[in-house]
Amino acid sequence: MSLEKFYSRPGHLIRRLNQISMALFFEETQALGLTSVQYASLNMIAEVPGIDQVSLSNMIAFDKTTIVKVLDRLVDKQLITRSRSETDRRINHLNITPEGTALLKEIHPMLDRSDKRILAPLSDSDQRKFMEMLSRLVQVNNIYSRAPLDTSLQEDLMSKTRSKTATRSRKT
Amino acid sequence: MSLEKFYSRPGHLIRRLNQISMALFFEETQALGLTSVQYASLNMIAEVPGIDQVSLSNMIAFDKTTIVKVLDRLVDKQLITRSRSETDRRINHLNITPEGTALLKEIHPMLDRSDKRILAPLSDSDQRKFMEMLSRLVQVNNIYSRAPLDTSLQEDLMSKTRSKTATRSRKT
DNA sequence: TGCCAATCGTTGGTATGCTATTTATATGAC
DNA sequence: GTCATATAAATAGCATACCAACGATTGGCA
Repeated sequence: MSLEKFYSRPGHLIRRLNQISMALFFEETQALGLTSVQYASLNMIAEVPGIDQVSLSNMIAFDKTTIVKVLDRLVDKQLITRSRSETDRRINHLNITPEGTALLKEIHPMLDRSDKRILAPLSDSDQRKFMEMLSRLVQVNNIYSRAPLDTSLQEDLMSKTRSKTATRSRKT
Repeated sequence: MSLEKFYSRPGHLIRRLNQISMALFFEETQALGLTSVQYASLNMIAEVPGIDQVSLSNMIAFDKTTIVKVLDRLVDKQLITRSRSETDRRINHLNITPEGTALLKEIHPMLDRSDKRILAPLSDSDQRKFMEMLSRLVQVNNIYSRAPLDTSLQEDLMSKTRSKTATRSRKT
């Protein structure tokens, strides 16, 4: 019967799991008043000090226009600074403030709890299996996403964290 | 290294998979001009003719306030009708139009293709395993969601499709 | 029966997420 | 050196998503 069909479609279940994941994020971190996009941005800016907005959105797989207002709010909250580059006046350099660093330190154990809770219904070995399959689905399907993660940037930084501002361009 | 930690968190991967799932939905169905929420609503209204807005949002696990504008658009597109109940003046009865029914018929094979594509990176047996684990995570964690799916409504309708307007209330 | 708590739909507010376009700046081919 | 091309950021517009609060209405029960 079609109701069962609807409830068992991947799209529906994936949306629900994301909804649950967001709810757990907010439940665990509510004291800090950050949204999950704000966290992702803040975390990446901490990893790559001085990163520009386009690179940032490629690294965390968000649309660059979405990021603009997110960064406005992080600046308002004094968690990051945004400053025009001297050498290339098109670019904003993003940097984390001491308050931002402190907040990151606080939020990580909360996320560990949230991660644990969402996977708790599965056995340990199933948790591993699920995460492997999830990673594979995301990696292989990455190109279909409208804001795909830029793996060249990702790998650049994973291998050598100290590249000033990795500027590899994606696109087919 | 923390970049790897970030990319391997369940929250990040689940968000990415949802992002990909939405992109595939739009790619496959773009000719029809429906969003995924609009589809979910339309489909449920077809399943339960005369359903009210709160029951609808419980059945598809969306916040009731999100649904208001979604329904406005479906009415604008002449895919559904919204009419005040005679017996209880607080309630809007939602019904699908012939155009809505025709559109649903068209969209289902597109969704089948989209479902196939997103799971394609896994072997057949892994696809089954993944869907099982995904269902389990969603079912057990349902209560954490901010707009939880009302399983009493769900079961009422799954067992006996012909209940007029199931009005069971959720809440712990 | 009268009233009060609960319910339904809506509105206002905040924050994403995406497409398309605009503005400012930089760069490469000539 | 000039100009077409490319790129970074911002803006406009549309469509979710969620919470809190409100007005109209209803049903339960003292």
